[in-house]
Amino acid sequence: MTAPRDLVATAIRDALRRAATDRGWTGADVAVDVERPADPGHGDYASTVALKLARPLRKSPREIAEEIRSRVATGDGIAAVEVAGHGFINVRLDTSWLARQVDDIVSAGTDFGRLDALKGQRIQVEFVSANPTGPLTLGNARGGPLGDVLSSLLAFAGAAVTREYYVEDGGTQVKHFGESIAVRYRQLLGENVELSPEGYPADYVKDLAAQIKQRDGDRYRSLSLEEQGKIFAKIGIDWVVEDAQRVMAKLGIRFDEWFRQSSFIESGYFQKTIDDLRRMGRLVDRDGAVWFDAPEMPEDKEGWVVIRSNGDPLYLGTDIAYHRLCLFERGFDKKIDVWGANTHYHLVQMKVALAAFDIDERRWEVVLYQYVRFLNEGVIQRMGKRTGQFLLLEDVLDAVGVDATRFFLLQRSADAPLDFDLELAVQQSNDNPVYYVQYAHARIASIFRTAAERGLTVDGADVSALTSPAELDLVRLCLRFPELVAEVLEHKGVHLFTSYALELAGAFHSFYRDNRVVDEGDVPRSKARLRLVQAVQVALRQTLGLLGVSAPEKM
RNA sequence: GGCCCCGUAGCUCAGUGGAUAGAGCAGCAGCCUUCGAAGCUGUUGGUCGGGAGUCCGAAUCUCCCCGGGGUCGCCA
Repeated sequence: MTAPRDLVATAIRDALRRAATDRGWTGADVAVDVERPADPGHGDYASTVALKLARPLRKSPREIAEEIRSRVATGDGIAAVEVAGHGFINVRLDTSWLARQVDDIVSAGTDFGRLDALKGQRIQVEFVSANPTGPLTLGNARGGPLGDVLSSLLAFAGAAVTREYYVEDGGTQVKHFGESIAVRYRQLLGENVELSPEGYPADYVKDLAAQIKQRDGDRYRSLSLEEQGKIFAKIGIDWVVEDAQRVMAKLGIRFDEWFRQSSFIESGYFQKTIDDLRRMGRLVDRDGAVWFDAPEMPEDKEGWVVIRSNGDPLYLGTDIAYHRLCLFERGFDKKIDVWGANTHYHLVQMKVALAAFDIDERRWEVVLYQYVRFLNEGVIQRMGKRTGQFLLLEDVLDAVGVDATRFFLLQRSADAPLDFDLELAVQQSNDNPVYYVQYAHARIASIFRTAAERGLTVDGADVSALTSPAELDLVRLCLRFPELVAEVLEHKGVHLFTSYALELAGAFHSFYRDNRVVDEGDVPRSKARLRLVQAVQVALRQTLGLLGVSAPEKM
């Protein structure tokens, strides 16, 4: 089906081209976009192209608009074109054409809004990727729905998407984690040892130590702390990853790949990347460490460490190798990372480093989201596994449910920080806007149940009976879904789907109040309206589907 | 101090170049013998942090300032 916006844009584009030829305009070769006017009195779509052409053509916008307007072909969906204001070209759609879209929406079904813009592209979306040193917190979780919905959207646009969780099972934090378990283990064996300042104080570390002691007893007693740490870190990471898989599934997210850092350390790919960088003259040795030389960043004249003086690879070093691996060896056309905003400087470093490998910058994108903070006894706090201050994702899921959690995390723009008050969330979970949307969907399902009880079906519906402003406005709103898909694909603001879902649900609830759908006294109208609400249900289902929120038949 | 994000109604936030700036919550006044009241209708509420600039047009872009958060480590 042709999207109305494209239909209108094409018609105006053609009219402009004809006007330019007829009048001998030069410099009129500009992009023609149409938008939805805020005021419905201004029609269904409006173009500001005449305003933009006023200066290059040295003519009044109204004059240009008039030349274009008189050449726009009406019929085929377009009912009327008029010039308004300073030179807006307002277009009104043909209402019978609009009504016919209802049939197209319903028959499109799960394909409604689908695109093939990204067909043939292999895209990896990497998200969450929390340090594997503890259970997932609500802070880690924010990237979950963001990355998941972005992945769904890209797939909806035709891409072959891989959802990837990067498990950083090496490095300093993992070492601290393992040794923290070892300290707790030793304490259980009666030794008088204390956690180091870098250690992890949280209870799950004690639980892990207890599990190890219960299973293996004191067989690690004679090992050094470092040796114990190595063994326990492995056990700990396996436990954390398994737990993360379980909780992510609970959040409705299924990753295609849990990709371990150790895999490319062991394969030698990390070393190969270091060797190549050295050959390219991008590395210098200083103080026993290996530094990436970044003359592009004069304020960081020392460069950045990629291998520590103790020989351990550092975050930046492994991440360079990891990204190179994804973009050059693993066959992804594009990698999109969903990262917390605290990594923004890492992003700057990575851009410089990957440029050294001539990676086309369009092949790598980062979506940064602001941090989640939480309210603890009325005080706002940052979450951190190392501080032992956090709110577990699983606790939130158990308290407020998966749909409400997802919707809550998706409602705000990634650029906006998010404060979370668990007590308030539990108390208000019934007020969560997600139920408003789901209720609209369930209500429509209920209408169909009622219709069936009264012997009415949608079969043979003639949508030309849909002529009232209320009915047509509902169609217009449904038709906005495909436009929104295209917009979000361009700007990545997946939170806009929640706004749209709320708006569509609200429009339906109002319609429902004022317009009886099932009316045995007027079967043709009932059938047409059943078809209409079916289209609304399709649009709602498509939106909720992208958001990963269920669309219940009953609540 | 450098860099990133934010500042919009009492509160939480949408809107990022178009015409008269929106929603939810909170407040106030109403609506269930009629397809689900987890709903609906009406109403109160704004120097879009401040200033300058660009533009036919700025909440939106640029610059300066103010306020809040983040980050600048041989942590990730």
